[in-house]
Amino acid sequence: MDIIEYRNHDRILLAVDCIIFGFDGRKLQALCIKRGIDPEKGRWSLMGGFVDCNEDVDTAASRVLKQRTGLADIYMEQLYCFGDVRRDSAGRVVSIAYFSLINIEAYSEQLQDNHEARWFDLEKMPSLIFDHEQMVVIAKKRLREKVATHPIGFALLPEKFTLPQLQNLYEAIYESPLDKRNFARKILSLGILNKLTEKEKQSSRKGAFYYIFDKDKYSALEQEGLKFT
Amino acid sequence: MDIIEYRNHDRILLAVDCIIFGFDGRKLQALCIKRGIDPEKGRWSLMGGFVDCNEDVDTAASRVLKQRTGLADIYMEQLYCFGDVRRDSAGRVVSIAYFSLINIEAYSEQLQDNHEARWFDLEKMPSLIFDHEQMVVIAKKRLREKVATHPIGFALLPEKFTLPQLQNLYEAIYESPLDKRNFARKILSLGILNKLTEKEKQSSRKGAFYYIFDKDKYSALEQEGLKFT
DNA sequence: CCAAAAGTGTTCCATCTACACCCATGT
DNA sequence: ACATGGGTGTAGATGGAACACTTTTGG
Repeated sequence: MDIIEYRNHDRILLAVDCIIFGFDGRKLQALCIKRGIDPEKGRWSLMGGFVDCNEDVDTAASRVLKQRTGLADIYMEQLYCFGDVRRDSAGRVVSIAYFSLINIEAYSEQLQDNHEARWFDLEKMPSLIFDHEQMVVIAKKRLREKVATHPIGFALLPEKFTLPQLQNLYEAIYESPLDKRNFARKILSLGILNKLTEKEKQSSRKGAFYYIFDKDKYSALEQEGLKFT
Repeated sequence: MDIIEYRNHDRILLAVDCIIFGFDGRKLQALCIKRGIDPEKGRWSLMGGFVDCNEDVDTAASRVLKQRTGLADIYMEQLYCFGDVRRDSAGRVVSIAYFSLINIEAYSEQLQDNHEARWFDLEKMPSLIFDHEQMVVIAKKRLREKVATHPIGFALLPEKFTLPQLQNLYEAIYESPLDKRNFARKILSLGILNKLTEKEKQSSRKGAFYYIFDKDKYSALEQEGLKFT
């Protein structure tokens, strides 16, 4: 199948690893899995798997995520290629890392029955295999950069969310507190949130109004490029 | 060598492709090469080559650049992994794209004798093989983002450069004109340029003072993160 | 009535933008 | 002397940061 000029080159195992971020309302979390194969069997790891010869790398990332967690149709973005010779102790494996954002509650059932997967608070992560800790560091950095200019953070929240919840999310991502008046003004001034009449009443006596993200209004603005926080 | 769990997975040809940006004082350029192998032999291409099993992907990128252009020790940064099944018409090849910044004049000798490589104005690029045009688009975007917060643009200029030259560079990268008073104020206020007493006299009667980039002063500031333009 | 979280405006300061004239010099 | 590109300052607008009190309601 391959033509002659390609024949004499090395072929390499290609993997994908997914950093899956979740948000529990207070802290950012990452989903880890107990590794089922040697080497390092039994240690914590990101969701990983190998890329097949006849599938796109992006497709492989989605497939691996689905196989390991049951999750499908979630936000995924390529992060970085990790290609050091010795990154995997058992052989040459180049890994393309992806990161995903999901709403923990909406997917908690799929995850429950499943696959030794567990959420860890980002500040209390276990030791991970290979270079997976480095992947998490880079993913956190990328998430911070991305969320400042794109409305991807909403993927971490339920469809209906309150301003305090949204602010908690940004505070968790930036790891620093925000002024609620400035935050509300800035985020509402973008005009991409729709206020509902319904209130969330669990977390306070007074209750906080729900909002939903208006994808259409955002798309209209998207062209000129915008600032979030 | 590989342990049993890794044996049954596909191995894939892994390539690197480099987008090399240069600046001639007026326009941004990219270095292209006439492809020497089939398929698509004779068409214009980015600098590419295969990753060996026993070399880091980053190392492969440097090696390929060196082999194809004679250039070494230049700014290089991983861009993106292109992994669609059909991106290469002759077989499954996943490519890790890198971009580089060089000062055209400083390397013109190495390039001259060499390798059918040629500079193209970014606005007059030839048709490129495979997905290489997409790589260039993404590289331009990344360059714009990166240059706004990191002093990598200096890699495109001679060691000594004038403010008008620097401004021309930013205008070329952003594809839009800048006000020279505002530009000078902002860039000088960062305190990372050292003014020389010498002037550049080719491009004007009056002459423009040379500056050099002060890497130490920049490193000191780097922590807090800074804005360029 | 009290505790706990939601909601809401204003002032100040820093930064960005727009804008025009004089300077130095080679021909 | 004049043409060419280099160098400089200011005023107005904009956006971000700091800051405190009132509202609601369940217990």
